[in-house]
Amino acid sequence: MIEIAEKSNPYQRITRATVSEAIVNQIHTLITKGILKPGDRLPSERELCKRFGVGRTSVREALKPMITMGILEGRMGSGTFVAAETGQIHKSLQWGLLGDLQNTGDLVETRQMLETNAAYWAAERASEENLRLIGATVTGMEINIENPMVFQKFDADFHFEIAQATQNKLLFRLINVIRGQIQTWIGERLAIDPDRSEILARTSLAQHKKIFAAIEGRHASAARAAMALHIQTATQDLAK
Amino acid sequence: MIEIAEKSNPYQRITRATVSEAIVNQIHTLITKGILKPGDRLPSERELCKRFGVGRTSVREALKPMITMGILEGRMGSGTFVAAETGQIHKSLQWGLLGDLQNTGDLVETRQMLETNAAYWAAERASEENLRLIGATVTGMEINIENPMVFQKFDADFHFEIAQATQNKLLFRLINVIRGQIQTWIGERLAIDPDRSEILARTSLAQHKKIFAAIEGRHASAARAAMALHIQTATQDLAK
DNA sequence: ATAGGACAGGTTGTCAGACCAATTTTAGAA
DNA sequence: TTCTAAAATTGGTCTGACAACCTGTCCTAT
Repeated sequence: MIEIAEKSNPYQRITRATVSEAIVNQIHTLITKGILKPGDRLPSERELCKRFGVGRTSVREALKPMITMGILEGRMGSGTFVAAETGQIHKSLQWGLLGDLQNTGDLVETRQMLETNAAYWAAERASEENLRLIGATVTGMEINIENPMVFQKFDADFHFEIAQATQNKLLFRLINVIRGQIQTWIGERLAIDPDRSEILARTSLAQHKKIFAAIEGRHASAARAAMALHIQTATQDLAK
Repeated sequence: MIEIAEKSNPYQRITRATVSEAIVNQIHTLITKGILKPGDRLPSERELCKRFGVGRTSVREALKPMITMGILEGRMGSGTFVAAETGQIHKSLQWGLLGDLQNTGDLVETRQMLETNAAYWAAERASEENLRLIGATVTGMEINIENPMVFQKFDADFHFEIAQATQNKLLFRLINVIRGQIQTWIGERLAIDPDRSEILARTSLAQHKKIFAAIEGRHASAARAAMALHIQTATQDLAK
């Protein structure tokens, strides 16, 4: 709809790049090119003022957005640092996706699609190391089957490792963001009825084993089917 | 991996909410609650200072991130406005997803998955209005088959309307973001060989018709298959 | 010798005031 | 009434100042 409007009015509002935007670009480039690595400390604001030849306001207005988006991390009294990659995606995507979006149905549905296909690609492309890590989480679940908290932790890791095994960074990020958003919901449901959680854990474990076996055996379609079944039953159980 | 580190070190960094963050929360809440609607103009910065009882710096450092994320839109000399919903998602997601990510393969692959499933759900859930809009884009393509620019525009709208017909806001957003990212790449490829583009357009149109027919007939699986085929051939043709 | 505290220097967070640049509004002239 | 130019308004930037906070150093007491 917007695009149609653009067609009838192809004239874009002209805006000269502001000073702060220019600074954002520079810093962002430094990060993507690897000159600034996660954990690195940026020069102090005053120092940046001198180097860029601008006022402190502009420097701060450049850093501030990158901080709220999770690209940088401001620590009062100590400096500004490049954030770990994990947090980066999470925050900025939360703003964009979670934003409003109170409909958990959309979340669950989308997650199901993403993870299902992730299992497929993981079966096709997982490295030996990937398989080992996935297997470790299954073992972890088996050992801690009577400890819901730890079990859930390995459960999360299981899906995490599968997403990584797809070798698709974008898919990996999407899954983690959405899963993170769903996690709180899962926690609430589990807390309601801790007795049932062990029963759920047993069926869950069996399904996880099936998925892992399919991935390990490189049976992509089987992995996809197993994952689809797993997520479907899991969400149904929780919904009750 | 990070999460394991957290388990062995459960101490979280403690950070008091800053003034600007508090302001961000308030404004963001006003927007999600619909008190501030897209296009609305915020009080001037000086006015906000008085109302919040804070300095202008804090107000600006609250507005600035929301502007760069596309939630607000600052127009010099006239005021700060709530941005149209379209732009919101795009910008903040671009920061999170596009961020680094130079691998177009991941983009194409993920897009294929998203759009394929979108066709499935669109067939199941499209309203009469959705069907009408999708049909209109097909007609548009047919009429402008000899005009590559316009054809491509209707092509994009076709996928746009299908995404909307899924009634899944999250999926809709994801598709649009990724598609927008891919669009430039498509444009480049088309520009290389304009003669071939009409041939491609004919096969493309045929496939679009097939997809639309499947959706209109509520044949979800058929729609999914047709869309998968379409995207596969389309990307293959472009890759040449 | 080591643990703990006081201190100094540096850093981010916030405030206030001023000026610039773009836009809108208003008042005056035709 | 219409057009034009000045004035008021608003976001963008600069400067200087102070508060809150972190880090390392040195110093003291145990």
